[in-house]
Amino acid sequence: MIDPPHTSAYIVRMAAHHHHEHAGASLAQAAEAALVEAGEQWTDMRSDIFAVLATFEKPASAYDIADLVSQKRGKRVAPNSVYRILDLFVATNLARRVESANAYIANSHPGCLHDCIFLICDSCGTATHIDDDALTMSVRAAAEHAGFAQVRPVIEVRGKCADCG
Amino acid sequence: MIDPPHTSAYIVRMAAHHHHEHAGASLAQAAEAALVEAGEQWTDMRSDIFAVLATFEKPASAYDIADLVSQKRGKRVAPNSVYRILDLFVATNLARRVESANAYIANSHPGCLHDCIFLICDSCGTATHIDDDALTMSVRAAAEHAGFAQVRPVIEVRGKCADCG
DNA sequence: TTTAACGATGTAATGTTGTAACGTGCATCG
DNA sequence: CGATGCACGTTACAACATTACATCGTTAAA
Repeated sequence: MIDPPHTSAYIVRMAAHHHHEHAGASLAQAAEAALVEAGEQWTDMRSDIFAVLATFEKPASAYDIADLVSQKRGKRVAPNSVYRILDLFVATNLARRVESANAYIANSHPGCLHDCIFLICDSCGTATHIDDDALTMSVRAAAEHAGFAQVRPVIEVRGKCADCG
Repeated sequence: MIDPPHTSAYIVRMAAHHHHEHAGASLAQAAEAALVEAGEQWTDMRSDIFAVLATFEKPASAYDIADLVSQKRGKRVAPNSVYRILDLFVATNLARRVESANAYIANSHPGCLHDCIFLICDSCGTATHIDDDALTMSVRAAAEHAGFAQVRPVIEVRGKCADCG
């Protein structure tokens, strides 16, 4: 049922599955909407943290974010506070944690809930993501087959990106 | 080409692909052989660290290992030294790093080089692994399709294991 | 047989990532 | 008003990881 990634069926299926890829103000608005939708508040602090997170194209550590938000506000924001909000973002799908980098990345299509595959370049650190539901569903299925429940797949690929090749 | 995990074709393929799953002394021997094969030395320190690592059925942190090896030797072994050797083990495929746990696990079939899928229980912490080359190859292929080279897939699944269900 | 080189490990210090515990301010609602 | 709940602040600490340099033993060249 799953086509190898080099086949035309694969390409077609991938193309068929496209989201709104937000950026900038549009992304912030989408994030706000998603958070409110989840019954949470869109506060100044959360807005600032999301804004900073969204400026990164590499996964950002909580400390990176804390520093930049501190600058932006002219007042120290403790990592602690950043973690709290990042956890909220992850729980509400506004952001993802990149486990292999101990860092976070904004979800460019909040509100659209599904597993992501992250590609992280070992040279330049930039992360891109692939959506391939068939593949992620296979991973889920394999885990469930092994008796696991409430599964949360972590699928990341480290390597050299095209630019750094 | 890839069968969903619940089909008989899947089961057959998985069964067809079985390795020597070592344990205990047999595993230590296999590890030693693999390390020597890689042109590295099998020292007392490495032997002790591997032995300790192999006793865990949950991923073990470098500090966990440092503590136990320190006990075993009656002399403090610094985390530093443990990290050095764990890095070597990972490089030579004697052990794997579990990214989502910041911890390490012994490879139960060293010498057999391929991608693993780890299942880690959020409740009890135990980790099992699945070998599904078709799935991991698909992930690799997807990354390469996106222009990545020298790819190293990180495929882990967090969830509740059958015992903790 | 010195001595240079190398690999493995030791030691100390430090940097990075993550959590726990508790306090404060502020809005809402009875 | 006072009670409740939530967001955020503050401090301290725990856990994970790296860097720089020292020591020790074996091997290889002089």
